[in-house]
Amino acid sequence: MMQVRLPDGSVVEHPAGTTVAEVLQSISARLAREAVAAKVNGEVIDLGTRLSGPQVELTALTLNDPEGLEVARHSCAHVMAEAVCALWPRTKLAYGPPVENGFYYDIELDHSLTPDDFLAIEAKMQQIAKENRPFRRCDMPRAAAMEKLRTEGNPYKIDNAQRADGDTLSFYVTGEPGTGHFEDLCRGPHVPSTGRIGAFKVMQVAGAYWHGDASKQQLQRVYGTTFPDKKALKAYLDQMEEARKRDHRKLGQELGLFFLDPLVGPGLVLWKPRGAVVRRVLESFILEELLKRGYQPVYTPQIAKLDLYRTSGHFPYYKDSQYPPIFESDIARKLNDLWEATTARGEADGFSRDEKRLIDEIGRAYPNVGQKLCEKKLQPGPGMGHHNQQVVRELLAESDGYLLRPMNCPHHIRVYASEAHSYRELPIRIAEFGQVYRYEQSGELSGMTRVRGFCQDDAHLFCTPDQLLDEVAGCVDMAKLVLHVVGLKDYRVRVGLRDDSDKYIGSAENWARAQEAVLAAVKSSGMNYAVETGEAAFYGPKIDFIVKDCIGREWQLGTVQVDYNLPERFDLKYIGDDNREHRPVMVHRAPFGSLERFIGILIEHLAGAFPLWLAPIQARVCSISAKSKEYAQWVYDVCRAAPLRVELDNSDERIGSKIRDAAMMKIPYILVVGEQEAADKTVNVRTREGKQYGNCALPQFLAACAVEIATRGEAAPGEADQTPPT
RNA sequence: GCCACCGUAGCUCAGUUGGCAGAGCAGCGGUUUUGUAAACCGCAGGUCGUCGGUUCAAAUCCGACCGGUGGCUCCA
Repeated sequence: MMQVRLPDGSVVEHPAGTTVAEVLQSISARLAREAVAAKVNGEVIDLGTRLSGPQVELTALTLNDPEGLEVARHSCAHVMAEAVCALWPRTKLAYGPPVENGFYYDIELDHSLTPDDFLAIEAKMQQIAKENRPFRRCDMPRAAAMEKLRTEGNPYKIDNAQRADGDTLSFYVTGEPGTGHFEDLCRGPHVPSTGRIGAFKVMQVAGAYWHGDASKQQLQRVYGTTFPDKKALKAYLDQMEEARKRDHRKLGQELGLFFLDPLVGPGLVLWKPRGAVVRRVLESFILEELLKRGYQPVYTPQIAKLDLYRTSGHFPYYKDSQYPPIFESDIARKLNDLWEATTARGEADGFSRDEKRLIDEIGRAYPNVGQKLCEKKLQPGPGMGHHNQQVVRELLAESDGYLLRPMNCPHHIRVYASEAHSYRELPIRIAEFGQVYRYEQSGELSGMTRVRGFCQDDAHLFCTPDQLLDEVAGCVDMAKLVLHVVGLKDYRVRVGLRDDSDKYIGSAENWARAQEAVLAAVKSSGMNYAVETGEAAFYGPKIDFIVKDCIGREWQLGTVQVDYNLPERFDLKYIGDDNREHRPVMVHRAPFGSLERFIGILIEHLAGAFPLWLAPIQARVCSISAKSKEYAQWVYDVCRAAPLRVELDNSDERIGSKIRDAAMMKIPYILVVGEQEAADKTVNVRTREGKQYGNCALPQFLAACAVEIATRGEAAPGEADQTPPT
């Protein structure tokens, strides 16, 4: 006999080979009816699985268990696939897993699915669900299964099978095997029958590359979701709709914070006066922190000679995501092309076709430059790459192109290098709200969260290897501080290390040291973090702070990066206590990341209702009638001089309308003033949420605001509560 | 960059099978003088994203481009 231990600790006995469903039936008919799968010894399995072993731990899973729902979503993906195949028999199925909040199925189909098709798909799915056919698992020896798949000729399934582990492959038939019912290669597990997949909906369709590889064929990814019942599905859809109301693009428009103008260019943010206030206040806040922590603000240009980025390695490696360089002359452009061609060849033997063509073109159009190329001995031979690049760079120095800066670090490095440094000065922390430009792919642009021009609250720290850990820890601390101050609590920390791809610069030793430092710092910070390889910057590993937007997409905000490589590329030095030259280590860090992205996320987090210290307009004075206009004007003047960011509504509208307008603009305090307030020199305070504080002498209101602003709302959150008893 | 969808007044959106371009809000002018989330009347406002094509006739059908949205890929 086999002992089956249940979650409540009780044990039931059954002969080995009893199915999960039979065990559940013996315990409770209701449990057997509601279960969609089970967890046995920690593994989620079908209800039809036969149990074995002297002892098993068994937990039934229903649609209300997250793991049960995940099984149902996976099964729902099968049902959707069957529906699509029934409607478009040419469909080739690729891959259909459950994901957070639903599932998808990648398919190859010459007909592009549109939202109009969703109804037909759902109708077919309903029919399949109604038929309530069983999901039957069929295990086959690998060889036979592969043979079967080859006969069927679906390359994606063959590929999936080749990637699967084990000697047997499993198929799931929804219905009876051999009767033409839908069948799919799948590891399972699944719900017992197609009637058990809950309340579902086909959500959207999108392109997706096979294996996520942009060079491979693009498939159609059909997204769907399912919930335990219609009510839960509706609740989810309502919640999604509610979340979209917080979208920073929508609120940015409604609250007049910022806009993007096609005439200016995609991904280029224009901050309107109200959005500019939020940014300016946040900048002031961070600037104050920087000064407290010994940072030295600088100003540097937003453009620089291309050669600066040849040295740093940004160019041409990230050429595709930079605005094209600006060349003052044709010869500069041609020489740069030649440099790129030479760089592309590397140390290989023989001029490439591009090199030959360019040398020829330059020789013909600019004989004197061509002659110089000869004199300085541009070489076709192997191992001459570096020499050739230097030859071209020397000639380019006379008339180089300019690049809109994609990063601030090269400029800050030049600031550091502009004078000699002693170890006594270190660490040197150079800070700047640095505007950068990156030519992001058009499909990536998104409101303020992914843009082509943005401002980083950037700084570069130059320190000795001994100081590195403390400096990194200090940066991590500051990144945590900014999130705390604005109340962004829901974030995760990612440690990005390198993988073995060739996109990274610098030596293995440098990388090892840098990664060690990053890991040590993050460990000592006591934060939860996830290490992800392949997520490092090209010059070094990093610690990123990541948050989600209103529709669940993740965005990197703050970042701290350790860099041994750029100091080497720029040959940075300091004089040590041994009177010899040493190489400093760099830390790149930006606690906000970019002001654009940070504020975009912040708008969503706050649903546009900024706390008093950040609110673009902190109060609006609303007069009740023409009789109180003059007093309202006086209140407004006093508030503005306080200073408070205040507006005056002296229109002829009714007070209800004025309050509605102010509340919809999410102005924290609405000061209602009528004849009564004018008589006793008070303001009647109410909040955008509708809370009424009653009458209050104006100086008292202003004093309360000053406290709330100075403490950034932490002293008495949202309460200007100094309302005197009246 | 790729796939799909969308683009009508400052904003949010209607616009049937191709047949004179509409509403609400905002704006402007009046009337109203108001007590805590929308007073009333009137006026004005649009090359229907752009360019090309089909047609007697295009906001509507077709194509290209521009811009936006969702996803994929990318993200120093």
